[in-house]
Amino acid sequence: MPARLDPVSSRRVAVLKALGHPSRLLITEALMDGELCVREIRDLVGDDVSTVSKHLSILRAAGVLASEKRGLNVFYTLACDCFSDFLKCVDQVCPVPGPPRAAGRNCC
Amino acid sequence: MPARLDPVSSRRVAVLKALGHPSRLLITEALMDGELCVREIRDLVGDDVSTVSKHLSILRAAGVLASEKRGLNVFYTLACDCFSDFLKCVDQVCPVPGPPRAAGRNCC
DNA sequence: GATCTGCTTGGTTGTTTTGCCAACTAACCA
DNA sequence: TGGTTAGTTGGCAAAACAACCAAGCAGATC
Repeated sequence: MPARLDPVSSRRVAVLKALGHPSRLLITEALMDGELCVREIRDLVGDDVSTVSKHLSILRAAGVLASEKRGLNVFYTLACDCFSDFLKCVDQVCPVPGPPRAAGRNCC
Repeated sequence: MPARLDPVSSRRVAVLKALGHPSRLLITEALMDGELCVREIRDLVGDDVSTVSKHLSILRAAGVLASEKRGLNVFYTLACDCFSDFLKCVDQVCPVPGPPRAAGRNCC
């Protein structure tokens, strides 16, 4: 992709790409109910711990999650309280799963 | 990823994944200023026309874009007027590009 | 200190994605 | 009817990604 993105758009891509994976979105949605340690997250998604750990590092690098070590455990939380609003915005982009309307528009 | 996603989350993943690519986000941002035909989009991103066409079909399949053929040209538009709000939501998820704060939280 | 637990990192393999070229289709024009 | 322009689709090679296993590392416990 020859075109260069400005820093703001690059950051957007990082966030969107981080969340554009089933396991990572599942993790992030689960953290809306409160912090979880890696083991709990592993039980949630069912992947190997190493795989989960890599997903978490991607989400943390994108700024979506924050982590804190307490004792032997590492607890992950949403880095931003506005994540539920964010999901509503995602749903608004194309909320209708049914057949597309005549003009090809699915929302708004 | 053994865990299954519900339909709503699957749709979210499709949208997020579609937008989580530099060229595709660039295209979508450009369409906020109004419709563009494929040739104009190609000039914008600098890729081969076939590559651009595939990006556009991904965005259309995700419900982000709508297309309309007029004469020889195919014009693409945002399928949803709320896309600028969506981008604001993305930026709010982690708006601070600088060094992370003490607690690891970057926003809110 | 030795060991155990919880997590991360390195390495490898298999899958998916990306981007180009070539071929094809559709609409317009001469 | 033949040619031209605008897009899409198929195919392929390179790159990126995902998921596993194994090894390493930091705290806790004995």
